[in-house]
Amino acid sequence: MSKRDDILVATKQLFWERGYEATSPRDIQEVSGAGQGSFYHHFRSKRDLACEAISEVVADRIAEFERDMSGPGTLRERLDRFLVQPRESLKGCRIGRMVWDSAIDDPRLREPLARYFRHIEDRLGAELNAALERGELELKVPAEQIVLMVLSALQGGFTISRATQQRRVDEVVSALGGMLDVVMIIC
Amino acid sequence: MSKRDDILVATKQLFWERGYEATSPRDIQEVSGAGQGSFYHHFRSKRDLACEAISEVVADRIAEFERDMSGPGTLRERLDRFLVQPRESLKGCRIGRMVWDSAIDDPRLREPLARYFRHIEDRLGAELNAALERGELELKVPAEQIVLMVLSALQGGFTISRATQQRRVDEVVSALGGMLDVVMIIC
DNA sequence: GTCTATACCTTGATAGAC
DNA sequence: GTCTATCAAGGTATAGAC
Repeated sequence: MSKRDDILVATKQLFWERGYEATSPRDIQEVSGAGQGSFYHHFRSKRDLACEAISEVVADRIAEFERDMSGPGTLRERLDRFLVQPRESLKGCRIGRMVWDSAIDDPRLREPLARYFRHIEDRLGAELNAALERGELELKVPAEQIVLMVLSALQGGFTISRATQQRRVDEVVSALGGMLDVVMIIC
Repeated sequence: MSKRDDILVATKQLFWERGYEATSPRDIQEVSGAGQGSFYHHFRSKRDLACEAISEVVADRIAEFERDMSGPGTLRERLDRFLVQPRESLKGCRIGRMVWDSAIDDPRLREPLARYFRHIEDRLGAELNAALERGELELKVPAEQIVLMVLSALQGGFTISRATQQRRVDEVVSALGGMLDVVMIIC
């Protein structure tokens, strides 16, 4: 693996742990084992590196979501594969983690995050509507509202977990499951 | 109003807009109109000032919640007063806004935030259980799950709003309302 | 209590040798 | 491609006059 990759790996790790602002080029150099020279040879600036690192994380997370959703099983089973998974909830969602970083004002850094949320929302919404049309399920609330609740509850769960230093995301997923049992009836 | 108050007001405003890390003592001095001297005369350090400012914001928000919840009306109506209000959703929740700031590792800054979430959760849970016992409503999922969904969906709504730069919190509140209509039946 | 001047450290980035 | 040395700017805090 090249130094360039080492730098990207270290950046993604540190961004997950501390976010953009709290991660300095020197931190990245220490964790990756690369020096100043390598750092600025491969990346014009910290911002440029961040841009690439964030895009990679988003691509990874979208791929993982697609893997969960495109496997076998009913829609509910596939959704549960995405929802019920071991999460390091105190570190936060790798994507949502960075939303409140002030550097996110830069559209280059913000756009990948927006793309992530749009993707999950669009994709899950389409799955729900397709299942509805196939007569596989019945909904007591609009599909778009269900999708938005899933996304926002998950993200909020991470926020509450970090604030209280307790793994509340698992409870949020349970609560979400309980709600879905009521508003989403499998035919 | 004393310089001390001016500094606190400016700090609360800047923390809402930018969070702790991205706000420097100099920023606070400029916005408040106080100089270095006043700043370090009234507060030992930025951290100490933050501690006081955050505690004040939390106290304000808890008081506002209590005002909404202790007024007239059914439980649902009182909850809706808290949920359905004009929100500057792109700036974020004044409390949740700061959760991902790296300085929040310091328990002195984190504890007030945790207290806020615990308060809303305990208080809303108690209201639901009391109404249940009085036979005023019937729930299709446990009260604790409803409370956790309300809190987490709201917080997540702010995160998604900021990431996409769209006021999605209002939609989240609608979705939350739709869910509550299904799982929480007023007798 | 408030001001100005100053000190010290970290950050983000460049220069130039190898 | 990688290293070390260096730099300007800004963040946080102290000193001392008024």
